[in-house]
Amino acid sequence: METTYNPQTIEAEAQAFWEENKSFEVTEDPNKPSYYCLSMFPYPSGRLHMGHVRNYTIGDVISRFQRMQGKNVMQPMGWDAFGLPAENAAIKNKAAPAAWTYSNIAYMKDQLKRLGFGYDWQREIATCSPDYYRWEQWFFTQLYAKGLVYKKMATVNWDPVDQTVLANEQVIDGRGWRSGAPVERKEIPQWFVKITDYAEELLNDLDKLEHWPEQVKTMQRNWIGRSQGVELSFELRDGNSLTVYTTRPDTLMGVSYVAVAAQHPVAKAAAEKSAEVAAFVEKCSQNKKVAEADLATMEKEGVFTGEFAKHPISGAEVPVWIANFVLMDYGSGAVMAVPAHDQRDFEFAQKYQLPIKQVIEPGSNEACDIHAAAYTEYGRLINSGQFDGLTSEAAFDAIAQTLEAAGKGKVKVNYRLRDWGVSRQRYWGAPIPMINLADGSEVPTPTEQLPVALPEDVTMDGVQSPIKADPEWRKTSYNQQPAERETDTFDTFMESSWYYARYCSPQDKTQMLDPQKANYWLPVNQYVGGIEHAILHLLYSRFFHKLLRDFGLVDCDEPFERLLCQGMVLADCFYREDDNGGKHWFSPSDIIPMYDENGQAIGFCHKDDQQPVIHDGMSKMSKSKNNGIDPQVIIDQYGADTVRLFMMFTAPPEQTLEWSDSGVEGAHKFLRRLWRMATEHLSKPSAPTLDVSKLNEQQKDLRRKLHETIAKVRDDYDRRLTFNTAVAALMELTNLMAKVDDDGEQGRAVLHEAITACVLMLAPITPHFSHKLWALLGHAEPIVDAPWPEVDESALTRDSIEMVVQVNGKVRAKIEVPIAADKDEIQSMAINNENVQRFIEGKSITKVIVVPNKLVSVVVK
RNA sequence: GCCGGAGUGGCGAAACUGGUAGACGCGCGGGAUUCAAAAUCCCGUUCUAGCAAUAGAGUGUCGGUUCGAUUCCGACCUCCGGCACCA
Repeated sequence: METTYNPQTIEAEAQAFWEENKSFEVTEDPNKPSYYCLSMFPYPSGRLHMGHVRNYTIGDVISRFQRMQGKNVMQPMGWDAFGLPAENAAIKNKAAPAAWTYSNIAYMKDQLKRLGFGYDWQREIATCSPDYYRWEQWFFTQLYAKGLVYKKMATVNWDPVDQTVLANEQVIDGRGWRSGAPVERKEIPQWFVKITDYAEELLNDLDKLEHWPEQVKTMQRNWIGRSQGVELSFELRDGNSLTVYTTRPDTLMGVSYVAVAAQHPVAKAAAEKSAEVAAFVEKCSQNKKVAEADLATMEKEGVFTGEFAKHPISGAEVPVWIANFVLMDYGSGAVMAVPAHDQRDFEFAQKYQLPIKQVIEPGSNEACDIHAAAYTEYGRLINSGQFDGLTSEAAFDAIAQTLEAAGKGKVKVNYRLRDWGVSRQRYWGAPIPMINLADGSEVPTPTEQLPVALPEDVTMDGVQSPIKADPEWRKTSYNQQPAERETDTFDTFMESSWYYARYCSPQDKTQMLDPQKANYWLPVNQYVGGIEHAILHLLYSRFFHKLLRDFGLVDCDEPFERLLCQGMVLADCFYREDDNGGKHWFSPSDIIPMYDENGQAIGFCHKDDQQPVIHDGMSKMSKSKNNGIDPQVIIDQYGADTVRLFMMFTAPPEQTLEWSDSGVEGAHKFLRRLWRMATEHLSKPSAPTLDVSKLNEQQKDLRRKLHETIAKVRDDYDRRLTFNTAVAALMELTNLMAKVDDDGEQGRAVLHEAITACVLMLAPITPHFSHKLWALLGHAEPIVDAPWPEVDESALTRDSIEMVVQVNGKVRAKIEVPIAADKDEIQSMAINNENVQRFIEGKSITKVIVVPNKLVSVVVK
């Protein structure tokens, strides 16, 4: 019998077994409940990182556990293969993005196999394959036909030197990352999908998602941002009018100016009359990022247009300003400003000496100094003429009615959510299937011409997309007339918004989805991925799913029934300062801790020169801090099971996980210990059938612990998804197993039962380890086909229970209470306890609270 | 700036519905085994006082509700995720 645990051998053996027996290939089986477990597919960046390992281990643990519960489990894997990094790598390596991507996929697929994940590789998808994106293109043409997509001008980051559009990520301190030129805002025509048509449903259906984390639902609700307000217009002197939307019509009588975006027609007209205004408009278009965070934190600036707008109720004229914080893409591009009751308007008014008129006063006696800060709460109206005395709520309706009657406004529901811009001016993406005609109009690419294939054998010059640079590729015809293909590609969120559905019929050559198969598997029962996707990816997928449903391709309303967002993987960062004050970062694998004479850690040094380095805490594994730990190195050293166990044990899945070498060592030690325990047990004479009546107290205790553990671990895997506490429970059980008297036959029988159950319960986390021990324990069927162990209720009984006694909220004693004792008996046992007496002596008992099976709380005075 | 989280021993964490704060693991200390080491096993380990029994303090900070608060409420501090073209 092999008594040392040798992960390299048993892992290769188990993986070969699964491959040969196609252990994870599944088909629709109407006789079994389906279970679709999905982990977010990776971008094929080159190598797996620890974040992937964590994500996929969680998904694999859930999949394997559900299979043990008798479910028909599908767990697919694929590649989110389009995107910016491939283009950057292509420029750097002078290779085609496609070739780079495919070689990364091959490498990473091998890594996934070496981690033992139970994927059905028959269903593998790469989004850069024409077999995949042709359906996305087809679907886009269908959306076009239904009026769900449209073209409009939208702002991008423009690099004036490279003559190219930059992603937000490529803009560093307002400059293009390659050229270093100040980035400009530029308006170009782009395609949009009408996600706002579904805003109400996307919002309401969040309530159906019972098994989604509350925080993710809250973030999505706020992102959609439904508000009820009033849309109203201010008339200009030239007869045109400015439309604004406000959620606070109750403050309307306090408007002291109106602000418009720099791109607004009113701003443009004013710029023609005034050099000062023109200069400001020009300034707004330069040196600007489009990210909302930058707009929100920048210095608020503005200029007076010289134009005035007529207040819709009072008729008074208020000045029209151009402000850099008003967005043209958002709403009407104009806002009304009430400095007394909006903090941003207040600051702007102070800066430019605009009037501040209070029209709301606090309902109570609350102090309110309108010249120190805006009062933004609801209250009672003042200085508002006919509306004086109304509450904010009543004034909302009264003012809305007045406006409506005058034809100057109406109540309107508004959403913060904006339509989804899907055009990208990049090469490595799915071409948008539109044809631009000579007359400036466009038509969708006819279905029989799909896919519009992206050429893969290209060279990247770092400036222009190869398909934009190639006049031949653009050339096409429509109705025998020469025409040009659209050269923009789709946002990669398009591909990741429906891949989960394509996994159900990945090779279908005739349709986007096979509705029968899709409806067997969908919705995804469990989706696992990073919290960073809480809004965009998950919202777009939910939207896409509703589109698929409305085209009759799927039946359900939501794509993901249950969601788990795992935390990031962090590692220590170490550096030394060089002569120029720059930081040189060292890989944690080259650093060793230093200890003082008492063994207390006092710092760290580099293993080569033994000189100290500075520890900069822990942060997300990244290239810039050189603190990535390569999973491959750890797998080679300890085996996949150890890495998987470490990841599951060290932190609950939603929390950040801090990498620790000694933690990995600890996980490995546990497996070695259990392996030795099992193999030593197997080297002894085989155990007889268990006879519960012959067990001693210690053996009964072990059985009780075992069956409690089976119930607890099942609950942890299933309901709670807290794998760390499941492992802790198994460790506790193992500690007790090590102590049990197994000299006699019944001792060996109890231990045999415990070892068998332990191997089963660990199987989702350490599948190779369990696969091998299961076979050694004498089972002919592989452990992947074994069911979850049953709880023996009779093993759970006990005679007495420990209860805590508190006096005035402090624990004063612990008492052993017979299981049959009633409330009065428990109470008198508690009060008569010697230590409890010390604290109640000479005082009177005012109250006694008995919480069954837990505690007795005595209150004295 | 806005939206959403998190903060508990020397460290990772546990405490699931308001009921024993620190399970489990790491580290550390002591011991056993060994010619020696590695590996392994046993005991101890929140802080303070005490030989001990036990007592006092303690879950980012300040305050509140409660017989009882890591858990609920209010204010604040620090760190992290997202902010629509990174994926």
